[in-house]
Amino acid sequence: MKGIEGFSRDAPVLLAGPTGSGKSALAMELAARDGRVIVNADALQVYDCWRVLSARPSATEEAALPHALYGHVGRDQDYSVGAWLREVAGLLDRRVVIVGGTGLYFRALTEGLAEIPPIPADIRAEADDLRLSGQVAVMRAALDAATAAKTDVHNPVRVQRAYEVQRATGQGLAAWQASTPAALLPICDVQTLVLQPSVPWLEARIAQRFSVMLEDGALDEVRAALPYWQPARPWARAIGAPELVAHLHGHMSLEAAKHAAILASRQYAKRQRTWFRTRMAAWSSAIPG
RNA sequence: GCCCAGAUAGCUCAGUCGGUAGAGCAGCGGAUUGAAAAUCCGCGUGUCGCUGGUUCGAUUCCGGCUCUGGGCA
Repeated sequence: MKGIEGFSRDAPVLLAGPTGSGKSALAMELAARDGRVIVNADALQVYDCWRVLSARPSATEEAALPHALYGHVGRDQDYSVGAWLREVAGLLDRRVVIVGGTGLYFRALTEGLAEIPPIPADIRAEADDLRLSGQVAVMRAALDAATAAKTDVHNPVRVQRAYEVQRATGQGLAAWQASTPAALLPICDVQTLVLQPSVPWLEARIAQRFSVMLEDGALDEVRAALPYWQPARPWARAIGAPELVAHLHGHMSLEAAKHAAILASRQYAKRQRTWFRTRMAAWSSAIPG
């Protein structure tokens, strides 16, 4: 594929693309060529329970080339952009190709992330209660003016985050963000590539890929997770998981679950497209297919 | 063949006591500094099945036709 030939061997490569765009294959090509470690930048591929469903590299692929941050997080472990960024920081003494589809992760890497302490479990639980009982307004009222001004007050989870930071640290989220440290990998120091396939090409790949996932045992993977199923946990948000769980519970035919999962993937790809188009305008791009 | 019920946005449907119509989903655009494969915001012209009639005016009322369900033979 065009786009990587001109890359120097030493500078880090950041490779983004929507789900199903073929970025993993390209990353392997680059890793083999330059002796790079393939570093995951995908929020769902970190979970150990989803190899098939999150389209993680196969065990064979992981054995053939060095991979990092894939499937290393347990179901019950807390994980976040911050945790990811700290892990990436420890890998930059080597040549890397950082590949994934999570725009927020790349943003944190190239623009920096505020250093906010973790939220204690009791505060998180209290905030969860407020949100789930429809008392978002209570949390909103607790924010300082600067934070309130830059928070999307219609978005319950954004309000909850700002509230948790205020409660846990006694300082507003806006103030924390204003003192964001320098980025780990500013865009001027790295080589970037974002894959921007045509919509019809990508949608055909997404549909085909889910069929392949089913052939590769996606249903068994979900069945194995059934005893631990908690729909609100981050790992349970893997596209296809809720749909296949509904099928295993007898609420949905396999065909219907498949259609629902493919639809959810298409909608996710659209959100990624919006992020890449507007937030990665400075990246170089390539059209696969 | 007869009777009944439907036919309205890509889909499922609501509605107009006659003044050319609106929800959900899909789709499109956008936001997104620690749950981000998450979460949130914005965007609705469509021969109201076809065709006659009544009317100043019909998607709405009346007749016929077509199609789709269901029932009776």
